[in-house]
Amino acid sequence: MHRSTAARALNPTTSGLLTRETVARVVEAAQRLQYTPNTIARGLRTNRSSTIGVLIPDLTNPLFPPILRGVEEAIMPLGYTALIVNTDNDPERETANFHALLARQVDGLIVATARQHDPMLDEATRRGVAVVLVNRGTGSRQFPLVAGDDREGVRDAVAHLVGLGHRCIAHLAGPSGVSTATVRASAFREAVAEHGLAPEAAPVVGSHGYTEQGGADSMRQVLDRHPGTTAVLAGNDLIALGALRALQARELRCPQDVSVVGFNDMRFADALSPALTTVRVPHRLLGFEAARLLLERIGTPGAPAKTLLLPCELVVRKSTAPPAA
Amino acid sequence: MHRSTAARALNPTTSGLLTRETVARVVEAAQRLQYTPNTIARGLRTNRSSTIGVLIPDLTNPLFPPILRGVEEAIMPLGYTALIVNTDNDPERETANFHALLARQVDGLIVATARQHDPMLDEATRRGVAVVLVNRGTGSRQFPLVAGDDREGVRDAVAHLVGLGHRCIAHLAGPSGVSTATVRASAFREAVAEHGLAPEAAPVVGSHGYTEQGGADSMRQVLDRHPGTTAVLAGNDLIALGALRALQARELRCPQDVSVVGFNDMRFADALSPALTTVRVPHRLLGFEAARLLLERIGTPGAPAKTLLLPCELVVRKSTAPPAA
DNA sequence: ATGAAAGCGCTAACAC
DNA sequence: GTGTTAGCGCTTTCAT
Repeated sequence: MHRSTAARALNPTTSGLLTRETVARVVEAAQRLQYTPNTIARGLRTNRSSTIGVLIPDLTNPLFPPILRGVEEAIMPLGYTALIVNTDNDPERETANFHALLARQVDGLIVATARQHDPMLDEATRRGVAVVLVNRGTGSRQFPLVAGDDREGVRDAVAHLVGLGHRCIAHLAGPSGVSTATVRASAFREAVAEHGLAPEAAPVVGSHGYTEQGGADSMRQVLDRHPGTTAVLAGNDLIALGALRALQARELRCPQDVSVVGFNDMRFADALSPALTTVRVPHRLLGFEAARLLLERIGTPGAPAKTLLLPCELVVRKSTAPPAA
Repeated sequence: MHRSTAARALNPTTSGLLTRETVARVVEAAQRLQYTPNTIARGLRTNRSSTIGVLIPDLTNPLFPPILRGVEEAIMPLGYTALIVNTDNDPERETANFHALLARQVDGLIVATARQHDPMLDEATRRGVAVVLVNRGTGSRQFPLVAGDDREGVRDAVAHLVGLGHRCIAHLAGPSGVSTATVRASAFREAVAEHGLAPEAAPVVGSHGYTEQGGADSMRQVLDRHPGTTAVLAGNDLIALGALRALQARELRCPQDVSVVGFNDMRFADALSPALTTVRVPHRLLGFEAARLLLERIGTPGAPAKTLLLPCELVVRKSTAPPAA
């Protein structure tokens, strides 16, 4: 019995070439000896690692774990494993991690950290690594992207607020350089204009990051510079949470004094005080579809870069109400 | 110029053997050609993958992301990468993932999914893979473990409740088979006994999992079977959150009608309604120390299995108050 | 239906 | 100080 025969027996696509009996014998022996094929050695030979890299900006943001779940669900049945790295929104960590992934010969990359101008992605292209973007896009349409339909979500949120009677609504935008921040802000401007609000009655202030701290800072800024504001649309739920805290610190009540709408419907959004009205994005599905697109792209590298926008849904809870009379 | 010379130049430990000039030339060329050494091939040769596997039971539990951060902080400077897998508390996924990690020749395993009787860990031992347990331990002292000092945390929590005047305190324990659940429950029984509470005044009810659902179920059970209960100590914060929701559903107020104490001080514990009194566990440090222990163990496989218990701290917020008169 | 042999990219031991 | 050689564990021709 030769090693190559054994290898054939263990590989489903080649085991057909062998005697039923040989295959059985090999499989039995493999089990008995607890043989596990060395993925590393196989990868060296086949030039495929059966590993994909996933770049996450902040794993403590509850938006991302469900995305990862979706990714795993899609890839595990195909024998792939995900190499997950946390960049902490730090470009240096991002580059270091990116190169660590390349050195490990990942077959492709799912990138949730894309910035609008992103040299890392250019390098990935040059090296011929398949890339799919998730949640955040980039300036160009060069890469497939799976994201929530932010424009639709923002439109629904603004319609809800206007329907409640708000006429002075601020947007607590995300950090600059990130596509979701840009898209949501632009959708906000469009939506308020459609409802006939003047730009002065619908200020947009940027946050330093998609964080509580960022949200608290920009909420304070709105309170100071636009005292007539009765409602805010936050760039995401973490920003909304920061806004809630800033309001509380100023002894302003939500929703009686100021209504707050979040974005994403992250886990715990319904457990905050007050329960957060927010735009639900199908997190798990985002990851799942991104992974499927990636596997597709690994299979046929030439294919055109699809953009997949998944529908969002406004979830009304307790943080929004009509403005005080 | 030979490949091995190039390899030597790129390797910091061997580059000293070469001419300054040769090294410079190689480094320049490597940069120009964007050469990245193939970690896979190196691993095949050296029998080390510079990769460690991390088994997480539930990434959507905010306890775990900070642990991962700690792990990354410890390993990244040494050139290691973490292969993170989510088992979702599903033994089948766990086994599958475990074997995927072994097949990828991980140098060691950080296990946050340990059950008290865990055949997977036996297999790891048999295969000679270094293992360090984090947060959850196992029956034997066979493996190094880094965890919070649960006994101390429980003792502080019970003292706090008794100090407030509670005389009928229930424990919403975690799922059976998991060490943290067992340890916390046993510490609870000890602590209430020390304060002179009769066992009937301090019931322990198990939850199906460390989840909101599990917590809501066991809270309801306490309400039904032990109506005199004025305070509960939850096995973790997710259970506490479930308890909060069950109370709300029954129109019971927290803390006026029932006080609730959580465990872990997960992210958002302070943003719940009411802000949760809980036992803070140093999550990041847990991961960091576990990773350091693992690297140590990879270096010197024979070393005895240390158990590292990190101090916890009770954080008093708004979910606890004296019982109604 | 199976065996033989080559080679993936790298490194360590041994020459020189 | 640098070149030579062999081989890590696997897959894949090619030959039988």
